[in-house]
Amino acid sequence: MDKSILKKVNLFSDLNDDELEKIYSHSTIKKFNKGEMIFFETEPYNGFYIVIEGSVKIFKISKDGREHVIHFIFPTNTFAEAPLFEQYDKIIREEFTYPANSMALEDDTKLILIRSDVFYGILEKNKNISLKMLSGLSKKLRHLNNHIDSISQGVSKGLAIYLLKELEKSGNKDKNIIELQISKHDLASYIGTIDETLSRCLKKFQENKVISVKGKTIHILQKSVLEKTVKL
Amino acid sequence: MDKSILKKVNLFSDLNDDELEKIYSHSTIKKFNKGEMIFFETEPYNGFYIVIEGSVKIFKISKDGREHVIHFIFPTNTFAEAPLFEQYDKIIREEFTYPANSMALEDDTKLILIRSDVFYGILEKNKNISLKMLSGLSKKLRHLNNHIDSISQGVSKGLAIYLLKELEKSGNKDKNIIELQISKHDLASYIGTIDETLSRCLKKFQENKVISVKGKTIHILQKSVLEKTVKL
DNA sequence: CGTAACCTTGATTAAGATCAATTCTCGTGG
DNA sequence: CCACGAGAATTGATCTTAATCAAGGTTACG
Repeated sequence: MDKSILKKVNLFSDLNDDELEKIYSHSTIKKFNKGEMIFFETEPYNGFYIVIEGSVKIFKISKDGREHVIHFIFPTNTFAEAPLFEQYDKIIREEFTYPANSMALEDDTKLILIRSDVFYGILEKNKNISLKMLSGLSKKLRHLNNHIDSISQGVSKGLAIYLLKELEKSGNKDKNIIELQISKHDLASYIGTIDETLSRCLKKFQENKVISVKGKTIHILQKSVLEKTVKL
Repeated sequence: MDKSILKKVNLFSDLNDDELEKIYSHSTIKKFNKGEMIFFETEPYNGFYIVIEGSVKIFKISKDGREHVIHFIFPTNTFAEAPLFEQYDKIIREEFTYPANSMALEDDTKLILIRSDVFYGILEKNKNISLKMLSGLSKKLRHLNNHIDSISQGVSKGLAIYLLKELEKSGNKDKNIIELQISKHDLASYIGTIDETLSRCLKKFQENKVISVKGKTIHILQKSVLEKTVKL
C-alpha cells in the first residue's frame, strides 16, 4: 500500500513523517470482499478503521434479522473511533464492544486498523489530534441528528432528502445527475424502509417525471419537487 | 447560584479554582419556565449550555409542526457543545447555527451559558478538557446509534426499550418502579410516535399485566415480557 | 370550583410491511 | 457469443401498524 494515503486522512494531517511512519508500522492493512463482515457489535473493541479503498456500511441488526444502516464510509474516512474515549480502562483490557456492525460493500475494500494502544500513544504526544477527533465526532453527531429526523418522516421524504444530499455532494450539480454509491437494498435500509417500498417510491417519482432511474444512475428532472417533498 | 455546581460538571472536574472562577465570572445564568424555548436551530450559535436545575429537551421540528425529540438533558450535563468543533472560524463570527431546537421542560430550569470564546480560552490551557469532551460526544453518538435503531422498530419495542433503560437508571431496580422524568407527550415524540398511539400502547401493556401505570409512576410487573418485546 | 393542560378512547384512513411471483441484469463458463 | 444462473429489482395482492380526526375524561392548580 502507498504510505502516503495516511497524509490524506484528515485526522493525521498535522503529524510529521516520523509519526506517520510509527502509525504505519504499527497498523494492519486488511482486505475484504463485498459482503464480508468487518466487525460485529458483539465483538471486543480493539481499534478503529480507516477506509483506503472501497466502502463500508455501519449498521444495527434487530433480532429478526432486519438491518438498519446508520452510516456509509468512503475512502480517507475513519469509523468506530468513538469508543476510544469511553471507559479507557475497559478498552485497554478489551472488555468493550463495537457499537454496531460493519460490512464491506465492494470487493477489494482496503482498510487500515489502528489499534487502540497505538492510537493512545500517538494521542499523548499530539494533543491537537483530539481537536480533529472532536471535529469528526461533531460532524457525525450532526449527521445522526439529521438522519433521525429524516427517517421518522416517511419514505418519500427520506428518499428526497437523500437524493438532494447526493446531488449536493456530486460535482455534477449543474448536470443534475447522481450516481448511487450504494445498492438499492442498502439505500432502502438507510432511509428506514425495505426494498419493495423503495422500489415503489422511486417508481412514483418517475411516473411524476421528478426523476428518471437507470440502474445506479439517477437524473433529477425536477429538483424543486424534491425540495417541496422535503418541506412536506 | 452556588458556584460549586461547576465542580460537579464532569467536563470541568480537572480544573483548578482559578479556572472555575474564570468560567463562572464569564458565563451567564439563564432561567426558563416550562415550555420556553432556549434556542432555535435557525439561530446563530454562540455557546453551549449546562443544566443546573430542571430539564431540557433537544428536538427537531418538521415543517408541519411535528416535533422529534432527540435528547433529554438533566442537571450537570451539557448540551449543544458539538458545534464548537465544527468550522472554528464560522463559530467565532457567529455564522453557524444551533444543530436543533431546545426547550425547558420544567419551571425554574436554570442553565449556564458558556460562550464559545470563553470556552476556547479555557480549552487552550487545558488540553485534557478535550478528552472529556470526546468522551461526552462519544456517549451521545452511542446513544443516537441505539436510538435510531429503536425508533425504527415500532412503538411497542421503542417503549419497551425506554422503560427498561429507565429502570436500569433508577436506583429502585429491585422495586421495579420507575418515575417518568418527562411528560407522556415528550415520551411519545421521543420514541417516534404520537400521544394517542403511546397511550394505546401503554394500555395494551397494562391489559397484559406487563406494567401498571398511575400518572408518571410505572410499575414493571413482568420485566421478562418487556425484554422479550425488545428482542421481538 | 373552574379552567386549561394533559391524557385517553373510538372510528376511520393511510402508509408501509409482508408474502409470493416474476422479471431484469450481469458475470461466468461452455 | 450465447446460455445459464444467482443476485438484484420490480410488481401485485393482502395485512398490519400507526396516524388522523373527533370527542370525552382526568388532573393539577390557581
